[in-house]
Amino acid sequence: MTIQEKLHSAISEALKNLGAPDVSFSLEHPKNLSHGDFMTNAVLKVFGPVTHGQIKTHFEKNVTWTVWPANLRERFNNPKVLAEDIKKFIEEANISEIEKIEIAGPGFLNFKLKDSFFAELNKSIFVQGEEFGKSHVHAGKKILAEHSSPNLFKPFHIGHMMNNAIGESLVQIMKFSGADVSTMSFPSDISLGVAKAVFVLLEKFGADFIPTEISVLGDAYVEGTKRYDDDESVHERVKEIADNLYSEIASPELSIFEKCKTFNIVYFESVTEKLGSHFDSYIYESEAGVDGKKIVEENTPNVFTKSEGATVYIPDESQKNLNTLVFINSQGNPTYEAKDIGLLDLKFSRINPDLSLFVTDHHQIPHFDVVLDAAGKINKTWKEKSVHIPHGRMSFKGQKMSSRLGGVPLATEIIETVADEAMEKSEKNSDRATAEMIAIAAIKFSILRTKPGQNINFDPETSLSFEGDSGPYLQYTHARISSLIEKAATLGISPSYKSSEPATDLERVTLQFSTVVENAITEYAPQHIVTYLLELARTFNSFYGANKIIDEADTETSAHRLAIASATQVVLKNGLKLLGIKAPEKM
RNA sequence: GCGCCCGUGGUGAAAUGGAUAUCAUGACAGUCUUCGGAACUGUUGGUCCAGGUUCGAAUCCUGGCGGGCGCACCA
Repeated sequence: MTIQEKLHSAISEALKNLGAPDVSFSLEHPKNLSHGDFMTNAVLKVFGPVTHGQIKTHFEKNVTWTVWPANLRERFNNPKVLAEDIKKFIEEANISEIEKIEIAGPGFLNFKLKDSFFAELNKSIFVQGEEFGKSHVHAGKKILAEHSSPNLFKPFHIGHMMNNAIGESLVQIMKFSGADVSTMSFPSDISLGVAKAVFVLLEKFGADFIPTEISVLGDAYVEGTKRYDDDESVHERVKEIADNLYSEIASPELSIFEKCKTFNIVYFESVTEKLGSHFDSYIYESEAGVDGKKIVEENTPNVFTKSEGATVYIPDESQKNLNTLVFINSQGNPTYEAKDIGLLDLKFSRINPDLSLFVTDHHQIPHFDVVLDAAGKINKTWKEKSVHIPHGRMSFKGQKMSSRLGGVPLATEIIETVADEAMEKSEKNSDRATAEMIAIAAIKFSILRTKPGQNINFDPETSLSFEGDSGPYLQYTHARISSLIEKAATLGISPSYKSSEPATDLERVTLQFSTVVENAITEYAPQHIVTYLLELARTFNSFYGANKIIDEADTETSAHRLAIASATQVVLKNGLKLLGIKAPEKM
């Protein structure tokens, strides 16, 4: 039983024994360490519904009042009295880890744990190592996570980078939930836009075109869009290309298309690998389109409706926030909506996850609200097990990014630019690989520190910092501890926790890691990990500043402090992994 | 018009309905004959407005004000 579970059940028992109404209460770490290691609002949760000797019962919207037994009135009318009673009850339960219980503020109960508990915690951090902080929230479940879905003719740009940072972090967080996690990407392979690009490539280079640079494809995409808009005479040919691609009819365009598709997947994997992602499988938009169209047709007219030659979904009138959307257009082609229905079907038939996460731009919220509403009518589990994680947009120096318009910073360019700065900053003459690792940390950090859904104005001059709250700061702290360990080793000092020492703030912070991980899991919230790691690093650096950790003159104290520092490093490393950020030994 | 999202120190962000709103940056003042200064310590300054619900509101509800976005065959 964990200490959390022990405290929680002790509080429950106390409430039950005192005759309190059944309420749900929180057990959390106080923001301020001086308040203790845990706090509960149980007293106030009871006091809330009990006022002036009466119990207020919220049933639906009617509030009913019941007279509380007279002999208990005093207890429940005064939070301090109730708090005293609960405190006494828990003290009598003699939970060995508790040092003291205090009543504070309007009626909070604060728990402080004994030093001996932290000696045990230190030991268990080393025993568990990479597993420390792991949760069981989704133990035994299968989770599918789809993110970083590229358009195969557009280079991986800063927007994809944002999607990837959030998606990859969620993948790592879900892996820490005890679930079996499978990753997937959903590349856009065929579309009218792609046909426009193929048109340009065919015209410029002919059927023998061999792709060697992603920029050539990206330029063709941009140029194709422009040509199509400016010159109506090419429309017919572009549509013919699109048809040949969709139907896989042997032609010069199909040959070019297939070469480009293969080239792009290799490119995509090289970029995402650099960013630390791996994809177990792909579902292409073209296959989802075929499948989705079939399903929509099978469910017309019971779910979908024919309207003006198209097949549309009309949501119930009560749901005013949902729009009517076209699923199959009047030419008989599946739209993005039908493709997403097909995607759902393929995901659940191939992987059959208990939970299916997908990460997209938040502009697609209205789209997915409708798609999931329709999907729920075809197959309830599709809707129930799907969770949409929307993220904001990144603007670059104030300008909104759209790769269709060109001039968009590419992921690789940004990494290079930031890595250059990291090289300059480095004192230890980092190699290029380390500089890139730091650059990626800085970029990912700036994305993950905010709630997904918020827009980020990305300006390398100001948003990318190597100091203060930043990815490199966390990495630096990790590397700093590595140096300490190395120094200790040369002096023959190995970590050894001295039980007689009072627990430090730093150790009290490491205790909080598992709670933070659980919150991050249940809320799909990488920013909780970021906030926590900053606090951990800051607390460590204060500790470092205030104490000489490795001191030849006092090997016993050194060994003790080394044990604390090493445990901190384990937590820091595990936390960084949850963000998809690497923890360097040197930088 | 209908609907969705957002509004926190000068700037960028955090905060399952909880205590004195957290952190960075900026500015100012310090620490160090460095265990890696990408560090540490201190000062400064903030919840858009008005009501409401609650023991308790940045958070929930109503109405304003301000910003972003979507509303049929693009993705």
